[in-house]
Amino acid sequence: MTDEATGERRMPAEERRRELVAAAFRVMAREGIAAASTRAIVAEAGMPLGAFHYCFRSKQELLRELMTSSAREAARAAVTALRPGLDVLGSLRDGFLAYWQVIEAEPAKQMVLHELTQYALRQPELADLPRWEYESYVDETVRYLRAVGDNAGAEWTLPERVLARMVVTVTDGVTLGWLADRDSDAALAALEAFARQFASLSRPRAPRRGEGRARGSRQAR
Amino acid sequence: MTDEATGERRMPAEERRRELVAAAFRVMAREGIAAASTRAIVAEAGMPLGAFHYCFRSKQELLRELMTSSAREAARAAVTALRPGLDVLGSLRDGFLAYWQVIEAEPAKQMVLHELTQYALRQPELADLPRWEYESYVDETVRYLRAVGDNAGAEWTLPERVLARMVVTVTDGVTLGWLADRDSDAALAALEAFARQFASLSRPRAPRRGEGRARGSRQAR
DNA sequence: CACCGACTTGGACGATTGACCAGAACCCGC
DNA sequence: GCGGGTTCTGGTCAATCGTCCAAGTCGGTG
Repeated sequence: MTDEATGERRMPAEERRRELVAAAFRVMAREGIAAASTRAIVAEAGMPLGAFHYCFRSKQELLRELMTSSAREAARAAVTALRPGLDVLGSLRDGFLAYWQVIEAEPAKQMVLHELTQYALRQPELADLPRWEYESYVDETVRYLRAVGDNAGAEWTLPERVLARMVVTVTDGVTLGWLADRDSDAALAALEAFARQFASLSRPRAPRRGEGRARGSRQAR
Repeated sequence: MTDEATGERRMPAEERRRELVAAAFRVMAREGIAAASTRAIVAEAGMPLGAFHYCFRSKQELLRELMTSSAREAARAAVTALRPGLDVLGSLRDGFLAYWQVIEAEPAKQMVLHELTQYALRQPELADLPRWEYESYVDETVRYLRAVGDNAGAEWTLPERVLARMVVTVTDGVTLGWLADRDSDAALAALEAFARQFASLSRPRAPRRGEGRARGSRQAR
């Protein structure tokens, strides 16, 4: 029904590629990765069957493009802006909550990301993607944690990368669990507890030379 | 090649069912859930094609049986025996390490469990299984945490079920991350850090009436 | 207007899939 | 040795899949 009947007849192959990728993602979100046949994808995009292999050498070529673009977008969508002056616990709470709202609002998108990762792990030609995807999540989290520390005048008592991986571990794990049982209360309770735990891995930043006492930051309980 | 050429000709349908389930799991572990066609499964089991629908009404019937049995076995395999007198941190370390060894030794099994869960989430007739599976993992973890507390004379500062869900969250998350990038050092570092974090959520058990001072337990750093 | 390269299109092919079935083979109690 | 019920078997079917292709359409340049 979403058959995107934009009467657009002629368009450059590059744009058609983007539309097919978007249509593929919609089909997968609605019916799962297994249902995303070339025919289902072109139907969703409102294109004739032939359009597919005019734009892509193979279905795997589309899959690869879909995975990179959707992972990139997921990493971007999951982070939120920091509220200035908030302490570590408050910022972590904000961050987890923002992440959580994204997940709960569109669980189908998360399912697709997991399905794509699983699929890629089984395909030798795509096996490099999950590693890159996971690394990009950790990178993004490192940036976020650094910002949280700066924002609160605090520093972390564990190496940033170890901590970031732990945070990604928690978000992945909470998501997976919620997808299984849809228990939002339990998921939120876990996130709150983890936020406290992670906050306990920070301490007030050691004063640098030539710098006065650090300004205190608003404190959350 | 594992075609299980036990010359066994005639056998009761019930036993054949079990063998088909086992064969299906092997195929999935080796080549992924998508490759587990009825033909591939019977070939792995060394049976003729007709045997499949003689034992199972449909492929989904096998999938359901496969999922329940493998989840049951996974829950059993992941827990280890407690070393008596060990403190909370030590026991948690033991537990995580034992879990980790299972994962690292047979990643393919873990991948199949994830793929099965994903698949079930997409099939209305199987959608109840992930909830049950997850609950059984949490149950098992509750039992383990209780034993850890008893063993160390400690109690938890969070409701057992919340804590258990957090532990499952961590193990799931660590597994997922490691399947993506196969970085064993990072996974172990994260597990160690989480063990310390969880240990900090316990405290010496409050003395009950009519009981002397709690005996100290050997302490791990 | 003619021409060429880029774009469009639906049909067709060979492979694979889950499911079904008719009948052969077998075991056991009589 | 004679039924009768269980077990066994390979062929077959319709559906669906990814891919390819030949012929058609269009826009812009010389």
